[in-house]
Amino acid sequence: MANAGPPVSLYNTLTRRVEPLVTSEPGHVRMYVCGVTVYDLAHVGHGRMLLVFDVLARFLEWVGQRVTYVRNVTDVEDKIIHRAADAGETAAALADRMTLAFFDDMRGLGCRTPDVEPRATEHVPEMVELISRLEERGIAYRIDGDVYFNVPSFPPYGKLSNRRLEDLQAGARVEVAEQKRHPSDFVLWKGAKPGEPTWESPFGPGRPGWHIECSAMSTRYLGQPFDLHGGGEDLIFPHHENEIAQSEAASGELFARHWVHVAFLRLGEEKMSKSLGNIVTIRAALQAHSREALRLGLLQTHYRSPLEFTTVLLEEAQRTLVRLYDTLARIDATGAGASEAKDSEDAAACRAEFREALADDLNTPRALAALHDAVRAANRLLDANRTPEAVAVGAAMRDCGGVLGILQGDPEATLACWRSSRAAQAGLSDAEIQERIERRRAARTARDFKAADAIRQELADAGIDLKDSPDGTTTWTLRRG
RNA sequence: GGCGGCGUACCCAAGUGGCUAAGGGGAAGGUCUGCAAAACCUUUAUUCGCGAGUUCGAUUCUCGCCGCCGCCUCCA
Repeated sequence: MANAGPPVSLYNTLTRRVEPLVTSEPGHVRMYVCGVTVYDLAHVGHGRMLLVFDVLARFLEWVGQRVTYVRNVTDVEDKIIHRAADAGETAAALADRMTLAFFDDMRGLGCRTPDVEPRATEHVPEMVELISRLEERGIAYRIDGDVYFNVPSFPPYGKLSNRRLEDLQAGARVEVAEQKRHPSDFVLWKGAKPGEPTWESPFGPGRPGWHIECSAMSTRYLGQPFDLHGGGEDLIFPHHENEIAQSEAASGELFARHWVHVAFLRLGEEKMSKSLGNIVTIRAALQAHSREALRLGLLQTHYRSPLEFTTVLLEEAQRTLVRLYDTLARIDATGAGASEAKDSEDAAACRAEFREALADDLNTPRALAALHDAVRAANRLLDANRTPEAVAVGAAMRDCGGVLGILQGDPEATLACWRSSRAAQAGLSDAEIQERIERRRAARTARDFKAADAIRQELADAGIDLKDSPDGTTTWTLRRG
C-alpha cells in the first residue's frame, strides 16, 4: 500500500481535462463500468478496456481507497435476440452461455472480480420505475407500445460528447423512425414482438432499451451521483450521453462525476470490432500468449491512445516479463528472506515513481519505466553483493507488479512453465533438452569444446539458449523474441 | 458536413514553454565466460509530420496544410 503522494487524477471526458478524482465519500470510490453485451465471445479490444479499469480499481485500493466496483452484463438486446434466432436457441440460453464464457475470460485475464455484476434481465423493475418517473415528468412519451425519451426536453443534452442537437440532425445518416417527435429521441422501452423476451410493465408488455439499464443499475448499487463511470470511447455517444439524459432528467441531480473512456484497440489500421470482423478473442490471445504478456502488452500504451494489437507487441511484453522474473529469480536464489530486506533508495524510488505515474491519469507506460529502473537497480545490487537491498527492490517490484496484475507468480516456477510451453512449440520436450544438456556436460568435462558447441548450436537452432553457471550446472531458456 | 484524437529515433512508447527529449526492444562496442547466455557499463533523435505565427526562447501555445484514426448508426 502506498498512501503518500499526489492525489489520483484522471482525464474527465465531461470537462475534457485531467482532474483529481473527487468522491462523494472521502476515501471511497464508487465506480461503474459498462461491461459487454453477451451475444458473442469477448475480444481483446474489450479486454483492453476491462483491463484498464481493473488496474484502476487495483491502484485505487493500493493507495488506500475503498473501491466499490460495479460492472454490468447486458443480457437482453437486439443482437442477442437475432443471434439466438439464427442459431435456433433461446436468447436466454445464448446470453447465459456467453456470460459464463465472459466470466471465464475475465478469470483468464486475471481481472479482479467486480463487487457487483448486475445483469439487465434481473433489473427490469428498476428500469420500469425510472421510465415511469420520466413519463410523469413529461419527458418520455408512448407510441404504439414503445416509450421514447424526448431529447429536446433535456437542454444539457450533448454535454458529454460535446455535441449540439442541431449538429446531430445535420449529420444524421440514418433514416429516422417517423413516429419519433425528434430525430434524436431514443427508445426507453420496446413494445413486445412475437418470439422476443418480454416483461410486463405499465406501458404494456415489452423489453427495456439499451441505455436505460445502465442508468438503473448504476444508481441502484452506487447511488446518485456516483463517482466514476467508464467504458470504451465509442460509448460516449450516444450511450453515455443518453444515460446522463435519463438519469438527470428523472432526478434533477447529477448522474456521475467523473467519466473515463478507453481508446480503441486496432487490428491493422482499423478499430477492432465485431462488425468489421477483424477480431481476436481474449481466449485465442491467451492460447498464444501468457496472461501476463497480454496484460503487459495492453498496458504498455496509455489508455487514451489507440493501440495496435500485434504479435510483436506481445512478444516484447513477454521478453520484458522474462527479464523481470529472471531478476526476481536471481534475488530468490540468494536465499535471503523478506525479513532480511534492507530498505534502499532504489526500492523507495520505484514505489514513489510508480505511484506518481499512475496517479497522473493512470500513466502505465511511465509506471512500467519505474519497474525497469528497479530491475536494473536490483541487478546492480546483486552484482555488488548488496543482497538485503536487492531483496527490498524485489519486494517493491512485486508490490507494484501486483497493481498491474503481473509478477505475482513464483519466479522459477513461472519461468519453467513458460520454458516448457515454448519448448513444446519448438517441438522439443523438457526431457529431450535435458538429455542434450547432459551429453554436452560430458563433452565439456572432457574439454571437447567442439562437440559441446555442436550441441549448443543444435539447440540454438531450435531457439534454445543454454546458460552455464559457475557451479557447473546448465540451465536453458527460450531465446527472447 | 459536425465533433474529437493522433503524427517523437530502425520498432514500441512517455514527456516538457528554456536545465541531459523517460523507458523498453533492436543494433554496435566493452566487462564477465573455454565459447556462449544472462547481468552490468558505453554508444544509438542538435531533434519531436510540414509551413507560418506568438515569444527573449516551441517539440510543447496559435493558425494553415499533409497523413492516419475514431464518433456522429449497433459497437468496449
